[in-house]
Parts: sequence; structure tokens; C-alpha cells
Amino acid sequence: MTNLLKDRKISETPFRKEVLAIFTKYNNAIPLSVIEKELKEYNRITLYRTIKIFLEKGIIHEITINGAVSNYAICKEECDTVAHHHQHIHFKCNRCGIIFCVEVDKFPTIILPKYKIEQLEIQAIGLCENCNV
Amino acid sequence: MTNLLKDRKISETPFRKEVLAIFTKYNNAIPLSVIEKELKEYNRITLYRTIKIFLEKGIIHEITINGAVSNYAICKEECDTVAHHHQHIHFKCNRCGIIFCVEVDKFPTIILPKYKIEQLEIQAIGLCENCNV
DNA sequence: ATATTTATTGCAACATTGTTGCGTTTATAA
DNA sequence: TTATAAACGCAACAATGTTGCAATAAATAT
Ligand SMILES: [Mn+2]
Ligand SMILES: [Mn+2]
Ligand SMILES: [Zn+2]
Ligand SMILES: [Zn+2]
Repeated sequence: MTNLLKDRKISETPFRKEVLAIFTKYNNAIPLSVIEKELKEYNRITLYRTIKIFLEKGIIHEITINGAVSNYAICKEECDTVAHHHQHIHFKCNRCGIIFCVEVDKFPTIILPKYKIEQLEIQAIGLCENCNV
Repeated sequence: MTNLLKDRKISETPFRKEVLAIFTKYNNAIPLSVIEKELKEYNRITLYRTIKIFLEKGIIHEITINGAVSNYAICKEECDTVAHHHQHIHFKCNRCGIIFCVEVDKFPTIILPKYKIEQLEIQAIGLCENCNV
């Protein structure tokens, strides 16, 4: 794996590496509360700023599903400073509450006459692999 | 049009009627700030509680698109106290910023092996009818 | 119509979440 | 190693949302 921080031309600080390590450790999206629990000690403001710059630099993406707090996940695709380019869906499990980034074979296309669609974001809610027994 | 408040068995108060009137006046989704501007005078807490009960009773639905504040729109479909049942997509215009509920001919279906999808929420971002010149 | 019951409202107080300016510290580059 | 640029931590603030409770208004039953 390449160095995400150097790639995006932002300073490689101990705190940023720590937060990044948490993201890579999880293979699903996580809310701030999980990051806070994982960090032994941290500064709230620095954490906010870290999330913000990770979002701006295309290191992570934000997932907001109705009612739930924002979740964040590493960008696996080639997102950059300019934009995020995702072709996966966001799945929220009704039982365990976890939000997953799930790849699909054929990402749907929608055509709306008169509208110009530049980006599609698809959220699914139901039961995840683990909970769908 | 039937009486949404009586139908959902909640008290018909002047304030609720006023808020409901604002929702019906707009034919797109609106954030709290728009409601606040439309109301001559109001109590912040009562407004929050009104939005909350409207959501619970299936009178309005919430739309949260990444980055933007929550928007709310009247439920045109038969939503009830139990759940919302929408088959339309949520479109956010990059130029005017307005969020629209847009009906589509064929609402996409997604199949994820192992996952059980109970609900799909589709958000599109681009240029709306008015801005797509 | 009036009284009784039940639900809503408004206030105060608080909780959570996110932001900004600024001096200090740390990382990067010369 | 020094100079420069960026990140950090503190304090202070702003925005957003919640809760208990007494006053008030709406719905319901006389
Ligand atoms: Mn994702
Ligand atoms: Mn809608
Ligand atoms: Zn699950
Ligand atoms: Zn527009």
C-alpha cells in the first residue's frame, strides 16, 4: 500500500497516521465515536480537522444515511483532491447498525429527462452478511 | 386533499397547520432554515418537535445528502406511522442547491448476494430542470 | 355548552457537535 | 541545521438538538 498522506501532499504527522491506521483496520465505515474510542488520547479539534482534510484530499469519504450520524470510510477507488469517484453502494444493517461499502456488478444508471445527473449515491438498508441468518 | 393531521391522529394546532402549509406550498424539499424564514414568529423547540412528529407519523420524510443540512419534504406516497415507502429519487442541484423528489419510470433494483435489502435510497447530484440550460 | 382529560407549547437549562483565531510546536524543505 | 510552512492545542464561540416541567390549548366526554 502506498503512502496516502504523502501521495496527497499533506504532512505526515503521528496523529494522522494513527487515525489512518484505524480506518484501514476496519473494513467498514465508522463514525467519529469509534475513532474516538480507538484513540487512547486525542484532541477533539484536531480530530475534526483531520477528518476534514482527509475528506478534502480524497482519502476518506462521508456516508450520511437518514437518521444515523455521519460515517467515514477509506476511499478504495481513485479519489483525489478534486472529487470522489465511487461505484459502490452504501449498505446499512438494521440489526448491527454497521455501514458497509459494497461493490456491485453493475452499478445502476438512471436517466431523468431534463435533469443532468453527474453523480449517483445509492444507499441500501437491510440485513448484512453477518446478520442475514 | 385529506387532513394529514387528523388522519395521523395528532392534534391539529395552528402551528402545525402553518408548518404543513409551508411544506405544501413548496414542491421541493426544504431545510429548517426555509421554514424558519417563512414563519413570522415561532418557537425553536416547538418547530423541532413538530418536524419530529411529522417524520414519525409519515407526513414528511428526511433527506440527507452528504455535506448538506437535512431537507424535508411531504410524503406523497402512502407513508404511515410504521414506515416510509418511497419509490422516487432525491436530486440535489449543484447550481441552485435545491433538493427535489423526482419520480422515475423504473426504480432500480439491486441484488447483493448474502445481503438482504429492505429499502433503497437513491440520491442524484447534478443540474436540475431549471439550471440545466 | 361545559367540564374533564390529554396533548402541545414555551421557558430554562443543558448536551452535543462543529468552528475560528492565535500562539506554540512540529514537520518539511533548503 | 536552519528557515519556512503546516499542524496542533487551547480558549472561546456558534450552531444544532434535547429534556423537565409548568402553563396552555385541543380533544373528548359529559
Ligand atoms: Mn463507501
Ligand atoms: Mn422525497
Ligand atoms: Zn448487520
Ligand atoms: Zn438547480
